[in-house]
Amino acid sequence: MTSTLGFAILAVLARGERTGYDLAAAMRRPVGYFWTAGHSQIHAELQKLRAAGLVGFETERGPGPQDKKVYHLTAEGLAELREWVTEPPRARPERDELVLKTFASWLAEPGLLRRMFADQLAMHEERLAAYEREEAAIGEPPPPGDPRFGNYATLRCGLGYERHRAEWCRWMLAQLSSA
Amino acid sequence: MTSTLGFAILAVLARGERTGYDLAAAMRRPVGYFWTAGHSQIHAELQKLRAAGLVGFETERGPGPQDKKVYHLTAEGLAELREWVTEPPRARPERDELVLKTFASWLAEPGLLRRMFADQLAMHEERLAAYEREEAAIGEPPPPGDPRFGNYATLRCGLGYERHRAEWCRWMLAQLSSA
DNA sequence: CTGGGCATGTAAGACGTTACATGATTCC
DNA sequence: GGAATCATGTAACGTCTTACATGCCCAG
Repeated sequence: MTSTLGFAILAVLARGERTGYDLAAAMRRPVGYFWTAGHSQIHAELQKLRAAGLVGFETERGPGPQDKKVYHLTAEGLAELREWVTEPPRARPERDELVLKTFASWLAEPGLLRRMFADQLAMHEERLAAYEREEAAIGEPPPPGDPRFGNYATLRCGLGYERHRAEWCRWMLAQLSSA
Repeated sequence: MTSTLGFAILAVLARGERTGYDLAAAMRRPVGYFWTAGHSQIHAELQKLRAAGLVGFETERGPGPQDKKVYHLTAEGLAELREWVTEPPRARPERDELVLKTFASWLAEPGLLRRMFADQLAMHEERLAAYEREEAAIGEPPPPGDPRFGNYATLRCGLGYERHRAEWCRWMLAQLSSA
């Protein structure tokens, strides 16, 4: 019954113990590139994971009214995570607002449309440059089995995605200009 | 206050009047490639759109206990849709289960991982072949301003996406085999 | 006479976002 | 003195999925 968010949390915890706050930070970057959650969702999910025996925590006196809780994976948590990793992903419905706008683009003023796609192209090129810097910083591809392989492989996916998106935006701009 | 689903409905209605049932069918194919909704969501949204004056309907005696309602865009609906089309899309958080699994893939058994990616690759290649057949069936790219341009441009995006995904799966399989 | 397509709707629950609420410490 | 960071949680609301509920007509 563990949700995908639950597995996202387990996946971060598999790399080392964290507080809920740390997990929320990880969900922004780097996990946020493919899964996100706010801190309120994370604290609630941690309670469910603990009820299911997949994580545990030690309390420390922390800042603020409540105790600080440092969470860690349990043996059951690790086993569930391992099993989940190689199960085929459940297909989520696609939801892409830009493509939906494109579907309706025959109604739009060409000038405004061109500007929207030019802005999108600039955004993707910026991200692409940032990802390429990250890739260069890693250097040697880590071997599978190394936790850093996960980071590298997901970065590779992002790189390919941004290139595909940028290319499509350029194609759209060409279509819009030729007419 | 109109939701993205609302605009998806308006975008379909801009091509001609439809019943809620027809809209649900369109949300499966072709709109389902980039936005989806079940019929229950669609009927609820149509009531909101009508309250906002963006759509209207004529009733006909239909099968079943309720009357059949044929919806159409109002002038206000068309104006709102036109405005929305060229506004920058609100960034939705990425949620990609396969990439999340990849992030945790350093924990997995290599054989099972390879099978998962081989299955994914096969799926993307199948979709790619289907999209290529659709592309061939269209032939000449329609000009922007033609409703069919929307279909063609979104198909183009899907084609690029499937190619990128398939290539990434092949790269993953190569990484997993070399080790 | 049964199953599928046409056609509409309600309700319960899961999931996600945003805002509210508290409070110590550190840096400017 | 004020803002940012660390740290936890609740509440309200909106979106989405799934199940429930009805009932005609047509094809096999």
